[in-house]
Amino acid sequence: MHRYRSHTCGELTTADVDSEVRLAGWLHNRRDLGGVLFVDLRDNSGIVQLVARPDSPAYEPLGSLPKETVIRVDGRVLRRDPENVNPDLPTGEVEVGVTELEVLGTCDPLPFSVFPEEKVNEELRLTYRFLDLRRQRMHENIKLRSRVIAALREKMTARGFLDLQTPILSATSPEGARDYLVPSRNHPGKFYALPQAPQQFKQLLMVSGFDRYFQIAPCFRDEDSRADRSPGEFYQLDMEMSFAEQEDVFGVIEEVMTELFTEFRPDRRTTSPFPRIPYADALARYGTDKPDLRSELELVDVSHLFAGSPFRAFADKHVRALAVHDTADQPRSFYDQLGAFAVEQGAQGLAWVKVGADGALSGPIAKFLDEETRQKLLTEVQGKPGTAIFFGAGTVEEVGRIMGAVRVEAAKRAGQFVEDEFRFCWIVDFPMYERNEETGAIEFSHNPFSMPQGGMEALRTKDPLEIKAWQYDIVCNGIELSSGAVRNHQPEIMYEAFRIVGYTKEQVDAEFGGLIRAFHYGAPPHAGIAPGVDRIVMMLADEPNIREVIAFPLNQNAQDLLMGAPSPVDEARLRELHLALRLPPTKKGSP
RNA sequence: GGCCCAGUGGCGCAGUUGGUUAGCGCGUCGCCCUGUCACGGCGAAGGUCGCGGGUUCGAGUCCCGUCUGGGUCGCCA
Repeated sequence: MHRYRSHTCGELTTADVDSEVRLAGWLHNRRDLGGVLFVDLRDNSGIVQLVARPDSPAYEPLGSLPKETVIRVDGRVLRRDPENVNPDLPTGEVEVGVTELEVLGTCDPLPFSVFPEEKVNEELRLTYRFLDLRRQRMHENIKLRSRVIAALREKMTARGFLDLQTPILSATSPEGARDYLVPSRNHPGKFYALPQAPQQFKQLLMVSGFDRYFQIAPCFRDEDSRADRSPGEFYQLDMEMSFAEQEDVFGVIEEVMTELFTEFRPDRRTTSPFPRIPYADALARYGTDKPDLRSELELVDVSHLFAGSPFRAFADKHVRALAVHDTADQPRSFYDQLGAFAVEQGAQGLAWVKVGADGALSGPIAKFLDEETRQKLLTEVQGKPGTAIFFGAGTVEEVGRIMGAVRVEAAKRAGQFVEDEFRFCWIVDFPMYERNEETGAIEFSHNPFSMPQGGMEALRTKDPLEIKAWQYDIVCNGIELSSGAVRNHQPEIMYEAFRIVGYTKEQVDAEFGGLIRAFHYGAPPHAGIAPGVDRIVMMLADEPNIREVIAFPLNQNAQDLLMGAPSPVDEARLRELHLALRLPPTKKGSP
């Protein structure tokens, strides 16, 4: 017999009754009835009930070992009497009568319970992540992640994409997020950078003729965290295809994502085909470039109605209206709570009117609206009896952000939010450039390697801020799942695109020398995208936080509480790397 | 860097207007229990209320500062 086990815990069935088995696993739970002792034994495959009576040599030790001790047991598989079957357990029709016990791994008192899974402070969970990952919910999340990644690899390979690796130690790039830097021992004063994405490498692979590439690629960005944004590192299904336009990328990815979400969540409807929403429309109708389409409410720009209004809070401001129909039976608290929500988002307040059964407007700001304005307003927001109309006023950006959040919250509070669907969309036609509000300078709004719509002619003749890029995002339920583009593979157009943001030809050659050089030697047109794997798993697992689908995530301050990273290093190693520390003044009260 | 929330036995939480001995559930320990599966019953131990300062006759509670964690704005081509 095998040293540790003949079977896994979860695989025993009535077919195994009367066989002698050897099992190994964790002591999950114990029920000592005094005279008969039940123990749940757990391994990666599941749970099986062990039973011991005083005549078994295992009875005494099994009754006193702490939970989460790792044990090996020998015993006979017994069929449970019908009234003792546990229908909630796959192995519930059998149990194992234990004849021998061996402790393989002792267990100290636990900092928190593995079972039952009570709520635990996240700092403690991360410090003892190995225990946290034993808990069923986390264990299933990580197993799901494995299956999702396997499915993605299979789907991409089936479509002719090659799974290729790209470097982790690479060069820093001037655009984008902050890089993680790695000092070079051999080259004093120089640094590698961890890739923010394999962007340039995958384009180089296209130039090398690999035609279709994908990779479950680690990406490193030194930026602050959010619930859906892991600090430090995350994974993308990075892909790129040659001789391809936007439609070709959409064709592949829409299929892959629809199949994936349908396979892993057959209980939820996944919308397909994905609607396509131009970036400018998304901002106008939803206040954001990542709209949550589970709320079907839309914003309407009504600034012109208040252009010369005596209502000073609205006059000559950007004003956006949100009409919520069928709110006749909403209590006053509906308006007050939504107002409180808007204030939490940074609004001064949330003005509103409602349309009564007789079509008359009432509410705090009704008195500021003359008859003509009222009629225009109702027409523009399609108001009818029972419609509540909320208003936000201020700058375009501020109103968009706040009313965009109110749009989703209002649907939830009005019972008009569809919880159980995956509503995807493409956001298309992103602007190529934008103006930096602080410096006034023209900058790339997204990826500097994107092809401008209209090509060279657009770059030479149009106002840069009017030029759109072949740049697109996938958004699902308000979460940005991917970003991609048709790439600019022509050096002359590349130089021109960079010239507009103030780069000389020499600077482009210096900063992006590898890629530019490649483009001088026969580059195929190509396009790609990179869906975020962690976010996909997070949605499939129905988790509100990305750390719940990452085995060993960093915390909000980008620390690993289990391994103790980042950590100081001693002087000798600093010297070897030609580094001297320049520390900020010590904060008062810190060690 | 800004703002919001939280920090009370090992874990999760309660603690009123500032007032006697800081409660509850889980866990732990002891005893009992022969069909449980979140087993059950009886009993016990376990707390400088994150830290520092202040107000007060009196602070878990109020004020100031600070640390830690989470959320969010900025940031994330």
